[in-house]
Amino acid sequence: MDTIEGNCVGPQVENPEETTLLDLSELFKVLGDSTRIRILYALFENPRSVWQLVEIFSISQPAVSHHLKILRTAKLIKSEKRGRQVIYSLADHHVSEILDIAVEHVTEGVEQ
Amino acid sequence: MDTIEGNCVGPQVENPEETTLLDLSELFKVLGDSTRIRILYALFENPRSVWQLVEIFSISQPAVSHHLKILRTAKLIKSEKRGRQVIYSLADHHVSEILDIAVEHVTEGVEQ
DNA sequence: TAAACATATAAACATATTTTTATATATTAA
DNA sequence: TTAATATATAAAAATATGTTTATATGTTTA
Repeated sequence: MDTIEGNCVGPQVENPEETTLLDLSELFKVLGDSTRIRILYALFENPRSVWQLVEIFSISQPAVSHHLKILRTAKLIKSEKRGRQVIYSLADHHVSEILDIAVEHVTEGVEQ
Repeated sequence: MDTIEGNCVGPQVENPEETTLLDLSELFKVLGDSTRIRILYALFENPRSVWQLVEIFSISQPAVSHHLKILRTAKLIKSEKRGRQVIYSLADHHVSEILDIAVEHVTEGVEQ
């Protein structure tokens, strides 16, 4: 099941390859957790240490570390060791772009 | 936990409200499944009936219906009854925009 | 109206994911 | 070097999600 069907000529969107497709759903899976979204918005404001994030949200430190690892594996955030702290920050601009459009979708509703 | 912290002045992204935040992660949760992504790309090409989608993918009809319901609840697709068939198609432009940027992210990798 | 077709819903099962508790690793300060 | 601090990892429990099988609903055609 590499291409979806014979005629792959969408209006503006090209059918991605199988690998891309899996990476894509994987990326959205990563974004599909409210705690991780919260973490991303917190990091929009400032780079923060793990403990700062633990203080902001009401979940355990291992849970925060777990989510940070998932976000880092997805290349959405990056980390930098400073002393015994690890400071996390956003990795690139795609994150905010995706979030912006997604916010539009969920707030505006569907116009058309 | 309505705002994430005191100073909410991100570079370009505003902290969304709690409701928006949950809707947001819900939306991504919907997109975080490879079958549903496949369905969306199939619908980019053409509106299709349930059975057409069943033929394209190798999962059962109830599974397809299940995914279609989830996509419809998220307002990503819409349905139209034509005879005894139900034709599904994309709901709005946000979908393709989000997918485009996401594809950029997973293919380009992180530049910066 | 009965049979066939297209889709939806329900229940059951299998698998994944998130969270906590407990513990390990690494770094700094005493 | 020992104690304290910051983070990561492992194991276990709870919850959520996706898939199938079985069945129901609704529409068309014979």
